[in-house]
Amino acid sequence: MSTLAYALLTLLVRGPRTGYQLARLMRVPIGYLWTASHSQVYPELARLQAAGWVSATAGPGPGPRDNKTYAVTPLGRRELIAWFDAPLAPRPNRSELLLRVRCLWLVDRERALAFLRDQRGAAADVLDTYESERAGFDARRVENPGTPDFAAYATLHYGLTSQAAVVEWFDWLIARLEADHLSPG
Amino acid sequence: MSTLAYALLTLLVRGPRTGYQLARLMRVPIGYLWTASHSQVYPELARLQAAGWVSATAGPGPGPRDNKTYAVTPLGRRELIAWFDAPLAPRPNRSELLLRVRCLWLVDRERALAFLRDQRGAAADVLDTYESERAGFDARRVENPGTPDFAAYATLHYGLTSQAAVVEWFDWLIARLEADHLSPG
DNA sequence: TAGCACATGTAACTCGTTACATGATTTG
DNA sequence: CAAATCATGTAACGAGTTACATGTGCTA
Repeated sequence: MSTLAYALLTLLVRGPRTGYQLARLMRVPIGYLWTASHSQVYPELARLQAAGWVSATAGPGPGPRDNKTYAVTPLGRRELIAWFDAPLAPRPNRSELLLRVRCLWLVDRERALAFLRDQRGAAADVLDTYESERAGFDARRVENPGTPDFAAYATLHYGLTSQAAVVEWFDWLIARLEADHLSPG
Repeated sequence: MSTLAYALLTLLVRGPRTGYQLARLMRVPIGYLWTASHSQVYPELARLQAAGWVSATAGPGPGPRDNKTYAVTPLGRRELIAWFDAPLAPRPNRSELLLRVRCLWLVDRERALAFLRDQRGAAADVLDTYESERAGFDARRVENPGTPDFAAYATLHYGLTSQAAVVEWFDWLIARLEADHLSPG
């Protein structure tokens, strides 16, 4: 099964959802970890149903088609738990930002600094949104590591830690370029 | 043009290379930032040549086909520099690891800890390879921010900073799970 | 009345991986 | 003599994005 299948199961294991709800949840909050558009979600749900990992019940919807509510089957739940600690293949890193940084030497210092300050600001904005999201977590709800709330909090904590490191790196790089301006006499 | 095209130009702008050399460089060292297999590289070089961004000279090769040496044209160089600070579209995050962490609550504590300690070790190993690569950089060669060596060093520094944050996050999470074992009486 | 949220699907396309294909030279 | 490296390509497939397609009910 594809990673998308497991992403959908992580949502469904907390309770039945319609395809539309799952597609929306794949943007927020799962979008921070794994994204998928509705055009990917609907066929994947059909595959999961064919494999017997989820069941679906159809009812009249507002539009021309029925709406379908999906629920994880016992088999689907077992497969999700088996996936948790199955061997994890490393994904190749892809950062267009770092690729551009490798071209720093081709442009003059002011232009490089303008770009880096801009990107630093964007990275700091992302960090701010993570921090305001952390404020939304009730401290008591994330006390117990055996809860879904704690698991969600742990991924947010990852975002906070790594994004803070990115901002820190921008500051290091910008400071290096600024220092270059003063000293090379 | 695709990001791959610019990845190839960042390599070619430092001097002419054959398709084979470029395919190898796309694994190491560019593989840390952007990967591509040779089956992607050869067609992309043909596209770049058709667009007039690179030129190619063919010579007899060891195998059944000629080998071709590519070089950036003045147009290609201008396009690469224009790309440097063009608007940068954010790429969606995809982390199967974090997706799995969201399922922490479905497995028992010991199983979760075993998985996390294993992944923590893998992350620490990556950090170690980055650190030994930093040791390979001559301090004087990366003094001047206007050099290709400094640009490469800056991307390595990114890897070090962010990977250290990841290891730190693992330690936080593992400590939280271990504390859960002692206190909830 | 225009746009958005609800609700579900298909089609065309791009990007990337894996496998297929050929063949010389060097190294263990 | 087997395997890796050099050297260049094509084909098939899977994953993901964007656009196409349809139609209701609510809100500004």
